[in-house]
Amino acid sequence: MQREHQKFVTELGDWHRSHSCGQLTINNDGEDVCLMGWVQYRRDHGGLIFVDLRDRDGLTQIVFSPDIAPAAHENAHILRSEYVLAVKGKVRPRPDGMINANMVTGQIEIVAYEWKLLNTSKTPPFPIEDRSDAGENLRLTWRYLDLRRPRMQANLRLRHKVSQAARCYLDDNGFTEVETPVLTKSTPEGARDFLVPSRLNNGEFFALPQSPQLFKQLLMVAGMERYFQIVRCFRDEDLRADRQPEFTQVDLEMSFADEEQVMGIAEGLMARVFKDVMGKELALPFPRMPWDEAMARYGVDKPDTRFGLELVDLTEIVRGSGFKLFATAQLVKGMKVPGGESMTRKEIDAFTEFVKIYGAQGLAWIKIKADEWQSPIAKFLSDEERKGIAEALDLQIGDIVFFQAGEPSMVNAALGNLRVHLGNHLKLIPENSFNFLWVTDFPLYEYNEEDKRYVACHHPFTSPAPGHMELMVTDPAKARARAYDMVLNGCEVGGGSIRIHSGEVQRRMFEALGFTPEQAEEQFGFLIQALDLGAPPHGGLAFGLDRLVMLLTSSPSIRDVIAFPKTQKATCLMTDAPSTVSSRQLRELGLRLREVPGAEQKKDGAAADKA
RNA sequence: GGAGCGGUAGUUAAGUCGGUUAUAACGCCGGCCUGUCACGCCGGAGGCCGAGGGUUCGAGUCCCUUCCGCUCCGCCA
Repeated sequence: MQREHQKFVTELGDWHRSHSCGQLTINNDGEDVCLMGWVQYRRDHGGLIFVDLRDRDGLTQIVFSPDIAPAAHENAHILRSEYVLAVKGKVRPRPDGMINANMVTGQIEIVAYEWKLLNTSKTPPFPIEDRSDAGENLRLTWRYLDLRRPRMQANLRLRHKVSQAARCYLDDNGFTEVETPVLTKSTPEGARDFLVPSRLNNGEFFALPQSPQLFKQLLMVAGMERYFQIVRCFRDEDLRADRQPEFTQVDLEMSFADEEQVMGIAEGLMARVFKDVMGKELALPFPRMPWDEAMARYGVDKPDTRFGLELVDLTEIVRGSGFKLFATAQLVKGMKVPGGESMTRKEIDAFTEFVKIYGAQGLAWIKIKADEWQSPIAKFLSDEERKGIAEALDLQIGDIVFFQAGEPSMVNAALGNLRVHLGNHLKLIPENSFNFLWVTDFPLYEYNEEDKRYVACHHPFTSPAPGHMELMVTDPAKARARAYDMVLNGCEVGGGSIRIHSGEVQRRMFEALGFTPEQAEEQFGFLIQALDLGAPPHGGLAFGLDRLVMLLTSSPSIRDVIAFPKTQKATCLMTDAPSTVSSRQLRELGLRLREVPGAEQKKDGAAADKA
């Protein structure tokens, strides 16, 4: 059909758009206008034909009338969804009773006197409208059509505004935007690198940066004093709703600054973004919470402080309990849900399944009834223990308490995540609220079971807390870092630290991480050398732009705020990347594949070689 | 590496205990229609039930393998 209609397609010629499709109101009554856009809906009455024309700004109703402009009406019946149209006509008020209150432009319509078909369109694989619930595979395959939807356009435009606000704010505060290499050196710490083979240096590889960390520190050594960049970062790890292999950071670094100054700049930046983009005033400064307290009260290092349900440590209260699980556990915690006594067995079973994800064996619970504690475990608890638990949790009749006992990391993960799950399930989270929180005093290290060694909790360039230098070697688990995360609604949106600016300290850090001096020199020699050449004290922070915009747009995934995201398997359904390359390309790079793709079938077996 | 959910017409979904010609809505095509606005009315076309194998007289439905999408655990300095 659209092929037949091709013959109606004409050039733009000297037509110029006078207004957008979201712009015209009753105030433009009588004006001659020219609109251009896509056909959203057509309503062909045989006589009158209505077309809702869409551009990035909105919808405007066009009327093709055989009485007023027969020439314009003659062929208008060919118009179909997503045809590209230019219309010249006159703005007029809609007749009495025909006003559409749901449309910004609903008081008026354009009577078409002349129009040009600029292009036809095949029937799109899914309708271009916000209420369309096309599957994600379709949306990603036809991404440019998905991006035509107003919702996605609004997301990208809001993202742009956030970037813009950040740029202006940082510029106002004396930061210089500096670009850093995308082809850089692979470093062993942290996430997996994306590697790029070097044609001019066969057998050697660049890595795409996991972040510009080292370069921004070197810019401080270079005397830039205040640097920022809105920069792509790459990490070859498994994806999540809030994790893509390439993502964007608003990255900044400051010389001669301590935590207070970095956090102050970061708060100011957020305030500017919220004011410019959301029209909201943020209360500064943001509340702060040491990491220990966050773990104790919320079980996670990024607490969602929009609702209660805090965790309470009961370990000591049940230390000598007849309930062996509690008595012997390294950590026992409880979480009270006020009014939760009405929960059904089915609900509780679902919560039990939920916590098993985090390694919990089960989920103990007690319903506080008027006359008894109803619970599978109540009979194991002494009166004294009951009293202690009741006091610690301030129990009231009608509550339910969930318990978790065992390995501290499991207990915290299970209850901490159950807390968030319950917050959603019980609708305890107020809509349109933005709760910022700084989490401070992070551990310097965490123990990595796989490698049997301590690894940097933040990154290996993070300065230990004052007085914790000795602990780096003597008791690494106790050492604290000068690191801070900015948490928004339970989501980590930013993180940073005061860096090590002494070559000597940096050498000790690598030593503590198990590097030999030779390894440290080989991997990070250029950094250590720079620190030895007059590096100023410095620190900084990076925001996850995608996550921030995801929260500001209430999107369920960062894919909805990235123009061309990857699938969970890190592929692009639109371009079919990644894909194989020619043997010639490989040869130039000095590479040979150990396994030849295509030997096993890539998709559906349709084109697969049966050999 | 692991757990879970999903894949049926262009789209979104229904499809019972394995049993006739696989439904519906929207979209699409044709016709009618001068005030609709997700127009309406009449008619029509449209299916590799993700793919491969198995069980069975018979498979969209049961079993196995596999591919794809999503959520999560591990992983993500």
